[in-house]
Order: sequence, then structure tokens, then C-alpha cells
Amino acid sequence: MRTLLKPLLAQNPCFILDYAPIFQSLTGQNLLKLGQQVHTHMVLRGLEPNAYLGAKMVAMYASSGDLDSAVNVFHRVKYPSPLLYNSIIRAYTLHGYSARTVEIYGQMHCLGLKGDHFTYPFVLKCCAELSNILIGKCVHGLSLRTGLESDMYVGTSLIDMYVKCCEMGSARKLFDEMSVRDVSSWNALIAGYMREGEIYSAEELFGQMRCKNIVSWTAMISGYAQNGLAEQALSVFDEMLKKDSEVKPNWVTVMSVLPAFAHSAALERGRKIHKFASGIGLDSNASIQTALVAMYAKCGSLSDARQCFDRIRGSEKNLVVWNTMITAYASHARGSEAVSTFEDMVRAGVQPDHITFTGLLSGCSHSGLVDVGLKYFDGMKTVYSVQPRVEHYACVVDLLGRAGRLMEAMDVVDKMPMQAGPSIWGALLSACRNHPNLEIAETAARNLFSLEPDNSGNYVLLSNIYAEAGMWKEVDKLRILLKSQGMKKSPGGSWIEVNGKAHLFLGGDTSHSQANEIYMLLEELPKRMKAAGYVPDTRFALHDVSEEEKEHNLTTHSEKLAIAFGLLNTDPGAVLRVTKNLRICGDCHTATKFISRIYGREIIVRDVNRFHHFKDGHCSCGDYW
DNA sequence: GTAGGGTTAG
Repeated sequence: MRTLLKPLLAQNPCFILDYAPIFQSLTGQNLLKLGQQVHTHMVLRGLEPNAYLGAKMVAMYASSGDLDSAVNVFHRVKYPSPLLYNSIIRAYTLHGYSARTVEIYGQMHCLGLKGDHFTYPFVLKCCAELSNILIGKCVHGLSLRTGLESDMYVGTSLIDMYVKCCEMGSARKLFDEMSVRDVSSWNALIAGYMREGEIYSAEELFGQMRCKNIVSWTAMISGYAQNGLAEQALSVFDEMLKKDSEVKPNWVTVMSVLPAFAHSAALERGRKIHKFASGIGLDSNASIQTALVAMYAKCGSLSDARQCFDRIRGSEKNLVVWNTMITAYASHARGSEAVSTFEDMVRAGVQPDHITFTGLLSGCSHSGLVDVGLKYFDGMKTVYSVQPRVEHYACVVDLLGRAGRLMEAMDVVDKMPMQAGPSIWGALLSACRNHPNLEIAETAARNLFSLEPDNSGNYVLLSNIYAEAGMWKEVDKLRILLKSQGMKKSPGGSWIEVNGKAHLFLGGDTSHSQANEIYMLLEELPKRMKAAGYVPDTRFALHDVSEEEKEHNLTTHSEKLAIAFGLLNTDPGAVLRVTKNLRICGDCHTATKFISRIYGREIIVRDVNRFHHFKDGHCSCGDYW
């Protein structure tokens, strides 16, 4: 440190202004000790900072992580200037104090000091973060009085402020009235439309842009991904790579596109983007690695997920990283791995949060680790200082419900300290499907119908339970109710990725070009399966029709179509990865176990809740899902 | 100095 200090003081500073370049050179270097020594040197000469030097010192301290000292210096300056105010405003925003920043700006205004084109972008960003449209409008008005309407930074910040305060109309008006727009103004508005789910408006603007930069493309990609339009996100990403060689994806772009791969369960394409990210040097980035863990887990490859997890350095393994890995294990029904990862996390000194426990408890639940799960739930508050929320109670209800301990589950619902929501009743109703209890099922369903009257899934679930009990009249009543309220059962769909291309099948779908071959294979299948001991489980065909007809309905479930397509179009022995938009049905689950043995294939099915790894006649869930 | 960002059950 001494050796660093000497050359800094070599000029032998005597006057206040001599120190300014020294503090400036220390700004952003994170050399706090050195800065303090220079400060001491100054104080020993009896010098007090003026507004100009104060601004430099505030910047130095703030950028070195010492906000308190920055504030102290700020208060010592007798005659503050706009520059000094800009500096302390920057200091507060750097440390995330939005409300304080706005207060400081108010103070500045009361002293009669005018904000400039450096003041407003920061202050507006804070208004946006606070979602405080009243203050935002006030600051907007004051910025106009200073004649800053033609400053593009201020203009874009204003648009962004209105966007984040959900006032798209005002944002658009500003944009339309701007005399000079730059690409950032367009980007802010596009991101705003995407936030609001106004995809078409965003697309229209994007189409009109003459020059797009990486932020424009990323706004579209992340916008699509956040609106659940994974395919569009992926195709815009591809288009960007193909068309615009000027534009280079960066880590934010990769972060935005990864969830889209996860959503489509497109493992092959996911691997490609991983290679791509490594190629541009992003593989050492912990956030990217975390997103990769999630992507691989959701694409069905736990081993790749674990590899990415292991590549993250110990010191960089934060809460989000651990949560992602624990949740990954949970969704693959690897309860004991979820538990051991949780224990590793605690040993590493990372404090778990509510998301950690949702993952841990659901992991226990999916693996039948009932008592282990209950033990962790009991210790949440006392051992780990995490207050249980309604989702944790839902996990416990699920945990007990899956194990058939319905009365205990009901008891938890009665005694929980908050009102039972849809997640609780939903868990209970699902439990009643595998462990029939009409009374509890009807109670749960009644609550669900009043809490979420438009969720057709609940009606279908109850109707399944009635069907299994052979109560066809009740099934019909529900179907009529469903129809009269204009609700449709969401159609079952499955897709499979073959050679990097996703093939989608709906239940009973005959539109695929290979439909003939697929149906021929599916007709063959039951014979081979029956020879191996398979009995079709017609409880899952939701019609009061003849046995043969039920059986036929079952053979054309979308997951079977996708698996048949996979068998026909991949090399023998290749792993099949199928994704389904609903929960896999019991008959398909049994059939897939047989298929995995007959064809010697590993088949991984991701349904709406979790993964099923089928291998040699068994499923990883142990028929427990 | 402005715009684009990952992890959460059923």
C-alpha cells in the first residue's frame, strides 16, 4: 500500500484542487484504503473539500463501496453545487437507495439548484424503481423547465419511467413527440410493450426500426420468453445470428434465451447455445452457469445440470445457484439428492430461503420421503429461521396426500395459520385421485371452484375421480357445467425433439406426415405389450363408452404418438425425450414402462409437473407422482 | 449518464 501511495503524493499536493485528480484516479478502482490515506493526508494539512473536490471524493468513496464516508464528505461541503448533488445522487443509486435519491433531488430543488442532463436519468430511474408515478410526473415537469426535452438520455429515461409505472399511453405519447429519437428510446418502448404483453405493438415497432442494436434484439427475445412464446424467442435469436452480423450477443442475450430452451425442453438446441456461450467466453460467468443448470434440468439432463453446477466456483455459489440445483433434483424426483444438496448448502454457510424449502419439500414429496420432509418442515422456523408460507403448507399437504395419509393432510389444512389457497386444495384434490376419498375430493373441489372458477383443470380432475369411481352421472354433470361456462379442457399435446426439430402431436392427431406409420406402430404395440403382461388401464379414458373404444382412445394419447414417432425416427438405443403439456396419464405411464423394456430404450417424459425416467420397465418416480 | 437479465410447488 505504501508503495502505491508514494507516487500518488509525489506531486506534493498543497491546495484543494491538487487532490482532485488524485481522487479521480482512485474512482472505480476499489482502492478504499488508499483513498482514505489520501483523505487523511489532506485533513492533516487542514484542508476542507469545496463542492468540486467533494464531488470527486464522494465518487471515490461510493465506487469503493463506502457509502457512509461518501455521505459524510457530502455533508461537510458548505456550498453545494449541482455537480456535488449529481455525485451524491449517483452514490445513492449505485447502492440501491431509490427513495433516498429522490429525497436528495427534492432537497437540491429546494436549494434552487437546477438538475441537468446528468441528474435526471438517475432520478427518473429511481422513480421507475419505486413505481411512483406521482413523483415521476413531478420530476418530468421540472425537467421540462430546465429545457432538457431534447436530451436523448433524459427522453429515454422518461419513457422508461412511464413504462415501469405501467403508463404505456404516456410513454408512447412522449416517444411520438420526441424531436430526436435514438435507438434506446425505441428499445425502452419495445420492452414496455413486451412487459404489458402487447406483443403485436412490440413487433410493429421492432419491424419499423432501421438500426437495431443488441439491446433491441434482446428485448424481443426476452419479451417473447417472458410471455411464454419460447418458439418465437428461439427463432428471433436464430434470425439475429443469421441476419445481423454487426450485432454480437452478450451475456444478457444468452440469459434471456436460455429459459426459452428450457421451456421447449429442446436439449439438442440447448447444448448448441451452451457451446456458443463458451465460444464467446461466457462459461466462467456464474449467472450463465446457473441459467444453464436450470436449462439442462428442464431439458431432462440432470447430469449436464450437475456438471454446470460443479463448474461454479465455491465462492460464487450463491443462494440462487443452490436453489436451482435443489429444485432440479426435486423436479426429477431425486429426493435424496435434493436433501444431500441442501445439507451441502447449509455446510457451505449459505442461508436457505423460502424457495430452497419449496424445492426441498417438493423433492421429498415426489420421492416418498414423507418423514424426512416433515422433519425439515418442522425445522424451517426453529433451525433455519425461514417463516413457512402457504406454498410450504401446500408441499406438506402434497407430501402427506401422495402417501395416502389424507386425514393428516386435512388436519394440516385445518390447523394452518393462513387461509388455504388454490395450491392447498389443488394438492388435496390431486391426492384424492391416487387415494380415492370422495368426501375430501368434493370439499377440495368446492373450494377450488369458488377460488378459481375459470380453471378447467380442476373440473377435469374431479371428473377423473368420479370416472374412476364409475360415477358417470356426476362426470356428465361436470362436463355440462364445463361446457355451459364456455370452458374447454386444454387439449393434451406432446412434443419430441428429433434432429434439433420439435415435432408436436395432439391427442388423436392424424396431421403429421408420418401419421400412417405412427398409427401402424401403435396398433402393433398393445399386442407386444400384452404379450409382456400389460393390462390397459381404462380408468383414464374419460368416456362412458365400450371397453374397446376406451382402449382405442388411450392408444392415441399425444404422449404415445410422440413416443411412436421417436421410435420410428431415431437410432436404436437412442434416448427419447418427450414433453407433455398436461400430467401424464396412468395408462401412458404404464405403457411407457413396457415400451422402455420391449425396445430397450430410455424414455424421459417431462409432464407439466415433473420428469419420469423410464428404463427397462421401470420409472424413476416409482409410480409415485 | 438511458434501453435488454437467471432461480419458486401443483
